[in-house]
Amino acid sequence: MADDHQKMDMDIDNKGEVEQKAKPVMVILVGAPGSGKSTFSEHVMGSSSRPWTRICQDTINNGKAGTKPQCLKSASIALKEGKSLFIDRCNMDKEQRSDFVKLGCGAQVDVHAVVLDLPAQLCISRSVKRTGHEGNLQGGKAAAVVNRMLQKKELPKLHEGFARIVFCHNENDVQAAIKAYSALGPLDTLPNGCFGQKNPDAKIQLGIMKFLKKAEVPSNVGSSSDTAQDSACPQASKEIDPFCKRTNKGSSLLGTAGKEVKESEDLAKGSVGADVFVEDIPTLAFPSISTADFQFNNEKASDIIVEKVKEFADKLENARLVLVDLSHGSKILSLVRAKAAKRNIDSKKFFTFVGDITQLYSQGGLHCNVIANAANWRLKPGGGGVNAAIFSAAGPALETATKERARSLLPGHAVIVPLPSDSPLYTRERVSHVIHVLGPNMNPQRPNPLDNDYTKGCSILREAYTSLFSGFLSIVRSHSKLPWKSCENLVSAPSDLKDPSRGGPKNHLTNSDQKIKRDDDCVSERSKKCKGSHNEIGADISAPSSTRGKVSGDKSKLEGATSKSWGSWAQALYQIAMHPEKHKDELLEVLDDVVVLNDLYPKAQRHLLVLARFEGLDRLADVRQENVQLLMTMHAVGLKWAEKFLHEDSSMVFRLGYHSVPSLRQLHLHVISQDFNSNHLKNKKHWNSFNTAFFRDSVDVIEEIKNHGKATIKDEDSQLSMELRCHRCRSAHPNIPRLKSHISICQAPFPHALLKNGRLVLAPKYNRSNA
DNA sequence: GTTCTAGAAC
DNA sequence: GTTCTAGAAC
Repeated sequence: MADDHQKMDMDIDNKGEVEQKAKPVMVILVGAPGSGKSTFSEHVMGSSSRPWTRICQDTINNGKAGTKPQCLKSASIALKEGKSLFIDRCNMDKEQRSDFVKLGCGAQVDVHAVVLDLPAQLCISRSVKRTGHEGNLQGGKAAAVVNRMLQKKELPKLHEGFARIVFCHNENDVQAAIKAYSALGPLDTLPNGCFGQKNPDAKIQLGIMKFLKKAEVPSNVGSSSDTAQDSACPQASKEIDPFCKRTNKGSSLLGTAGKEVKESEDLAKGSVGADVFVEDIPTLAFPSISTADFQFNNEKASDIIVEKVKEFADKLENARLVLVDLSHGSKILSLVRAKAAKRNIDSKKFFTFVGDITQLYSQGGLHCNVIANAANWRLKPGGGGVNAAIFSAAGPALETATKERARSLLPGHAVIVPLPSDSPLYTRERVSHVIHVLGPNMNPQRPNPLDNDYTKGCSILREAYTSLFSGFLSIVRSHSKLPWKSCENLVSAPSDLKDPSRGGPKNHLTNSDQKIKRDDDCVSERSKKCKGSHNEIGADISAPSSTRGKVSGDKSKLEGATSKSWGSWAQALYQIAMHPEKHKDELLEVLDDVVVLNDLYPKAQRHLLVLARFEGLDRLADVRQENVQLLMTMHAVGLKWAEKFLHEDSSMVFRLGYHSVPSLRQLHLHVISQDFNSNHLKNKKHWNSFNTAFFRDSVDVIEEIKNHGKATIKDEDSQLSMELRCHRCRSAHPNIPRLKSHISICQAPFPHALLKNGRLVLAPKYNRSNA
């Protein structure tokens, strides 16, 4: 497997034969004496299948040290011969590198930098050994040389003209880079960008993805440029430049004060503090959803992947998506590759990669700050495939963090989990977030199979990718404009957003923006808050409105105008459903799928709520056919409690049902006694929400979902403002007090419609006498 | 969802 | 003057 990782599958978008031609690469090694530059090139050259030339200034003059012009001349000759090059000299500052970069750019080759940023002590001790055991004096000289070099150190940046920069800070990094370059066949290319840049505080580093001033970066780099994008001076690199740098603080044993001022000035252009470190390109690595264990058809899945990638490509700005599979022979990978090429998807925004999704950075040299997990509905480790691998690689930290976010997931939905800093995936692979996504299941051996219904399957798979990509975008966006200090809050705080439609201008950070970002952490919930859209059940509901593009742009505008978010006061039930353990005192019963509690403001003598414990099921409009089992469970549990109360008082009558448009988030079934004898029942809305068609009987909802896939939802404005009528004799009353005094004495039998189909729940003897 | 309260309805 | 509603704020 390790070998597989090394083969970079940048086989994106083949634009004809030009790309098939062997393309040399110039690797400018950057490092102090003793950092291992020569060893690096020797190792690669020893096992590479492409022709390499090493230009070493120490030996270029007939085995003796030569000059920079000599190196440039040799390099030029080698490039003309189609050789790939190692520029083996210290190249510690920009000026030293620039002529070589220029040479490479002129020759239309990819110019890479490999930075051997190893500890000064190590470089010094190697230098001393190399100069031949000449004692303290020589040792002292070597130390002085290394120290001087390190003082001059100016780390390379993409805007110098590098297509790719890899930083190595320890022997593992060096070995990984050697492997990557060794495996680079004549026709292969390595991903562009900055890799392995170090932060003095790892905890901070991985959480930050700074891509400031994104507004200035054209969202589609390729659209207006010529065809020279793959030259050694990629346009994208120039754009990324201001965001791919670091200060020198803490990067060597020696003070670099002068340097730091310069870097700070650079950083100031991006209006960010001088000690903020900047990561490379935000990247989402994702496995193909549902095609493995869930046996989703590869052809159909690849169509959907490409369709969704295409849809999101325009919104990605400087971020990118990578479809990952473990095997070179992957059917889905080759299908997607071919289809992506056909549809001219920008290879900078999307490509495929062969490797282990849990070791992309350490083994493949590909830094993906976000990885997607093909999760199971319980969000539990184990099973097999990607899910087992990711949970295993991430350690228990992921399981804990996931539990805090959600207990379960519905097909088509996704949930973002910020990875705790003690997870190996965070420290080793530099993954800051895992997005769990659940796709449709076509495998009859797994829970809730779709029985080969590909109409539904495709629709759910589309939703799954929409949820996934929207989630990734929300991470990128939330991390792109905020100081890193806010990021921790951003990813860990529970949803507490106000009205998304009040968000500030797109590129202007405001408080309300932050709240929206925060909410995006739970992708699957977002659009459920649009009260204006509750009849559109199967629609693309997961995309954050801010990221909806042309495909659904009109709809989003419509929704944007009428959408209403869940206020912070509306989150109580959601919090209980997600964290029942924190609300033990309030709960009557906790089961796997539901919890039961008393309504805090009961509108009758008995008034319970049966809460669904599913992420993404905010209200009745979210319920679909695959939730029938859940609805039946909720009904059964509600019924059990009603019967318990009937046992205590056989004169009671219960009704079980849902509000068409609930005020509180999280699907909840009301179990309410029909006396409506409560001081909390105070106004017309209270009454009508339980005594008009706004109240949807549980039995009817279940039938509708079974038969039509969705429940009827009655308009709240018309229903809740209806005249006040007695639920038994249907007499009208002018106001709530008068109505209440009437219902306290009305003994009329219940309307026939309510007595049918078990809508009312009565004690056996009452049932008989009224039937 | 509730609370608060201005002002309409009585 | 008191009761009740309905909209805003939370």
